[in-house]
Amino acid sequence: MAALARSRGRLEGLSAAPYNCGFVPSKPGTAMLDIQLLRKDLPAVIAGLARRGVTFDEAAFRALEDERKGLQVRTEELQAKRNALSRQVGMLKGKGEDASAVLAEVGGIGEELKANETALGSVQERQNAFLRTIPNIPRAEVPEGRSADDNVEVRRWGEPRAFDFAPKDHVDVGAGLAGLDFDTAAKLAGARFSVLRGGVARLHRALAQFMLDTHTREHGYTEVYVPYMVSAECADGVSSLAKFKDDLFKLEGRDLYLIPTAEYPVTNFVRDTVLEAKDLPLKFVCHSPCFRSEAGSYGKDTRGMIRQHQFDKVEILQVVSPENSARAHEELTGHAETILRKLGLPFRTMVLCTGDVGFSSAKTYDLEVWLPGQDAYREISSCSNFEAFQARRMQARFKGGDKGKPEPVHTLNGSGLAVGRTLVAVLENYQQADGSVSVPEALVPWMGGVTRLDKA
RNA sequence: GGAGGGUUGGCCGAGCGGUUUAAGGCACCGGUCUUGAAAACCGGCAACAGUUCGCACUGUUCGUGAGUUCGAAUCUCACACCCUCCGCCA
Repeated sequence: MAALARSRGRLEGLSAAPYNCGFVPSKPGTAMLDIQLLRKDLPAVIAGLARRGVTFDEAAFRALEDERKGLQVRTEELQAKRNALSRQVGMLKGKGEDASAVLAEVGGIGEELKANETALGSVQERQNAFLRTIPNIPRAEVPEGRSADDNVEVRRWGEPRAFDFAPKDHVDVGAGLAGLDFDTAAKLAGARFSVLRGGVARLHRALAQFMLDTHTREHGYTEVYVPYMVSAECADGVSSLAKFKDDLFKLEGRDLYLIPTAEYPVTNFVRDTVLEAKDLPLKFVCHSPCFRSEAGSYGKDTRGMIRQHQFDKVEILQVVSPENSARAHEELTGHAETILRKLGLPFRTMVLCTGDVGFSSAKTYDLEVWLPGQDAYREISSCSNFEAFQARRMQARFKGGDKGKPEPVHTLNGSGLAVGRTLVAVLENYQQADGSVSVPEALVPWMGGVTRLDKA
């Protein structure tokens, strides 16, 4: 197939990107880009995809279109003829007259009709397979680039703290508190799991609740609790299962998958739904565990809890009308940033370039938090605007807008934030020379007044 | 695990081989009336796809997939999901 999405060769632990095309089309084979746009303004699509480094095989598409058009017109002609004659049979029989002449005529259609229907089905299947490999078109303002190296920093907040001692990484800090225990986790489940104890476990819980409360009380999101397993229908987009099934944990003997992010269940809330314009925007926040097999990441981030098979995340999601999605994207990103600001964790906001933005996304901001133990900014949130791409596949629409007809909604989501990595960031940024860790001021109420975790 | 009932347009709901081109209601839109609104009355109103500059015409869709038939929401088979009762159970 000529049109191929580039895979992202980058840090995946928190990125929603590989999973963002995980939605199942209600009708298998539904194209993800607007087929009307492809038919009416193909040059614009080709130019947009070229910015991603994706080559659209125009000749192949046109050949499929021509074949489809001929077959479809002929098939529908035959169907119309059959329907008319069959109706005639009904009328004649109703009047008690002889219908054998009409029956003979309609009988002759059958074979050609069947052949045409089969051929049409075949070409439509091939066309859909072709279209499913085509990623979303980046928004015009997304900077061009080939890889993560070309992502652009749009803002930075906070100053990395100047330590008057050598800062440890979270593994050593956690061990000092007797709060992070990877040996026991390994005994229970193997590598890439963690056991938290005492104050560290409480800190982890406090972070999640602090995030939930901030998003519900201050940012207007509705808290939701959802299944942590979803059906293959939800998890298995025709293209995404083929591409991403190795990243998911599947239950043996059942068509259920452990969710890699709450985006899976929550965005599917609106699948096959026609919403009213007045009900938009929908804003949901969901705290859930996330399960990822991390296949293909052998050797990466093996130390500590940066990259785990199981981690908690507070996800924020919005379903909006198309004219509002760009503004909503800025807001949602700001909501995630607010958590880092309140916690006093230095971060920078990156806009992903055209070569790095995920398959389904039209624009993505990554938030990267400062980790003293790594002397680097590391991804802690990814906030994406999918525009109509997911909605079209999910048949998520609204009516009552300008057009009078139902049209696809726009969907957005972002981590607000990844709880495990936030715990890492707090442990590393708030560590003290004596091995204790002070609790960020904003978090103290959720810690029951505790201001410091002492060395064990 | 066992038994039974169900799945129809945005929602509710009738229809069980051919005047269904899916009744009726709700919601929604427009109009009459009214100082304005409500009520009442009149009219409109499924989605998706194709051909077309457009008017319009055609096709597909009644949980999903196969089948029977000239013709299927309606008949047959398989599957999925929901509900009720029994059993088991945190």
